Amino acid sequence: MAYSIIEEEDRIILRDIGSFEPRHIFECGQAFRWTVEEDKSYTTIAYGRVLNVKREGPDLILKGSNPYDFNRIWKNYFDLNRDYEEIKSQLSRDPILEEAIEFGHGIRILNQEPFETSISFIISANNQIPRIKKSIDLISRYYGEKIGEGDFYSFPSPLALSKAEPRDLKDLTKVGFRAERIVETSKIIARGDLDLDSIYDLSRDEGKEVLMTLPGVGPKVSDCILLFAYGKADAFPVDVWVKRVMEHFYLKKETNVKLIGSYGAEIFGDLAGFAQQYLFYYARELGIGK
DNA sequence: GTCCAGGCTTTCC
DNA sequence: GGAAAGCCTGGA
Repeated sequence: MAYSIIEEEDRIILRDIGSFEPRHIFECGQAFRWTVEEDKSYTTIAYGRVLNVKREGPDLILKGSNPYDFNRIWKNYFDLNRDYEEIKSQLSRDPILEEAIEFGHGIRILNQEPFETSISFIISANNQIPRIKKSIDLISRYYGEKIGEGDFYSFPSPLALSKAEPRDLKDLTKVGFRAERIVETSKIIARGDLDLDSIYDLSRDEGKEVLMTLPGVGPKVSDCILLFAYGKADAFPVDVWVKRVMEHFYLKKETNVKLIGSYGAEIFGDLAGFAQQYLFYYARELGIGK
């Protein structure tokens, strides 16, 4: 909150950025298009732009941005209007979360593009993170557009992806049985039968009901989209890791996914999404409950 | 209406 | 060879 903006020739410096650790943010499983560079900086393609981010001491360096883009895109993308110190102090009253937050202290929940996020989490079903990343990269290469001088491709539009043949999509991008779901969902959105922009104004429950009409989008994937694209912080996606960590620390027995979801909503309330992400990262990195 | 089993592509560990 | 940020279908 207290950061100040310094503009230089080809970069922007956010001085005293506070709670912002690139490794935690980009490797906690919420985003699949950030790649780590040799100098420990991270590069992504989003909103039709290539952006590189590096933490240097108390500062954050953004390369490939300008003040206009920063205010219009990245400020919200990085959730910089949210006070994470306050969130962490509230959640840390729970000793288990205190531990998970200490581990993933620099996590922020990104506000990503709804269409890309929807397709990404359709791909995530019964899948592994390295392979999800590979498929999304291949989809961008085959169906997106080249950006700038380097080897960078934007994620395709709904229209572009709606024109893919499921068989080709499967063969080219290794999405397996998810190919039909991806193309069908893209068609629904390209036709305008479902307006992704309208979901910003809906509650979590309302948004969930709408998103779950899309093929490949069930209870877990819809919560991921609501949390990682729309900033619905009360969403609580329950995947295998959250199931494990919740059973391990809170419930002490085999519990079905639906019950874990309602339990999380009950004890974490409006901060459930943040709690989920700290717990997920903690559990997956440490292999808790496995 | 709810709950559960089985199937699904392909890769990673 | 089992598991993987699950969803869909069909049957009880």
